[in-house]
Amino acid sequence: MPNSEHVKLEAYLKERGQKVTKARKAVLRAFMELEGHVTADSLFAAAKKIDPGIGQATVFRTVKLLAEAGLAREACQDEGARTYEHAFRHSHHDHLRCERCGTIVEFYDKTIESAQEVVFKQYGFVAIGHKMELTGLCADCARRGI
Amino acid sequence: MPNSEHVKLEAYLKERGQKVTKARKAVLRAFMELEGHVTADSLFAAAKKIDPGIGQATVFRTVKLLAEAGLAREACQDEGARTYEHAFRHSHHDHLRCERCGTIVEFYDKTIESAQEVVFKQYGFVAIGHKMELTGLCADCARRGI
DNA sequence: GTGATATTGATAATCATTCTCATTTTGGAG
DNA sequence: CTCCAAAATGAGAATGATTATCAATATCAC
Ligand SMILES: [Zn+2]
Ligand SMILES: [Zn+2]
Ligand SMILES: [Zn+2]
Ligand SMILES: [Zn+2]
Repeated sequence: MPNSEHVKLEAYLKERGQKVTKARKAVLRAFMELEGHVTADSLFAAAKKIDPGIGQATVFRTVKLLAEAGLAREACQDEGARTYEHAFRHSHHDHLRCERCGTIVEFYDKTIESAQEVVFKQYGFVAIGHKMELTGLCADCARRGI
Repeated sequence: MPNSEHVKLEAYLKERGQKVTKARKAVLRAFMELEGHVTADSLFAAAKKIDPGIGQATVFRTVKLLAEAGLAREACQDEGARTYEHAFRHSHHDHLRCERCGTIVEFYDKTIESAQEVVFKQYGFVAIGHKMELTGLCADCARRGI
């Protein structure tokens, strides 16, 4: 039962003369089953449940491949391990992070997005993308005091 | 000739019962002499010219201290080594980075800054700060083609 | 099926940063 | 100024995420 993510990955691979392998299919399946912001490590754990023999290096390689194929996207991140999130049918957004409890809220702000376009133009840049993370204290943590 | 940066650092240290040391003074001096976005490594090199015996760990510790004291600030960074920039008398701004040549342009956009405040309020967050980096191709790189 | 080629998984290597700890500095009290 | 507890230092080891290496294996166009 090939779903559209697998179709998209296979199309991407074929187009570049790359191979559709057991490991890649397992990583994609694991990735699609996870939600939110996923580290290579949690993806490794999930992928091992599907294909116990899979190697860590392969997971690192494959999640990067998923990003190139437009199925995953790096989530803005300050410290520690890199995180990825679904990019297919999960449109662009930015993040609001609570410094106390780590809660992450996704948001999309039209005003900011269009102001960014203006900045690109102002400096003669051709836009590729952006990363923005707002940090603060969520309502709960603020109420509980610092 | 104590300048205001040294005064500020010493005040910060005294207030917290910490000591004003040769190494800390050397790192601050080196930092003030450098411009733009500084890595711990380049700061280490610069500090060694002032105090040849200084250790790398001390530079890492001290630049972090400078950030706490409000003299340095982390510059938004995707890969590789963390970078710091002057925070004292160098007001807040965000960055525009060319993916081809690495050029970094600093900018400040009032519209974005105030829209961020609105987002914080919308989600009930108490604002602490933000990191934003726009990536694209600078005029030169865009002209030369990809 | 065959073979050229891409991929894999185990392992070692990298590299920025942090930790450890014995030794040295600092700064306030006397 | 001297003494000393506390803080800081520097050398080197440790960490932890990510990459590189490479012999063995899997894939796929023919
Ligand atoms: Zn919170
Ligand atoms: Zn997200
Ligand atoms: Zn450029
Ligand atoms: Zn800057």
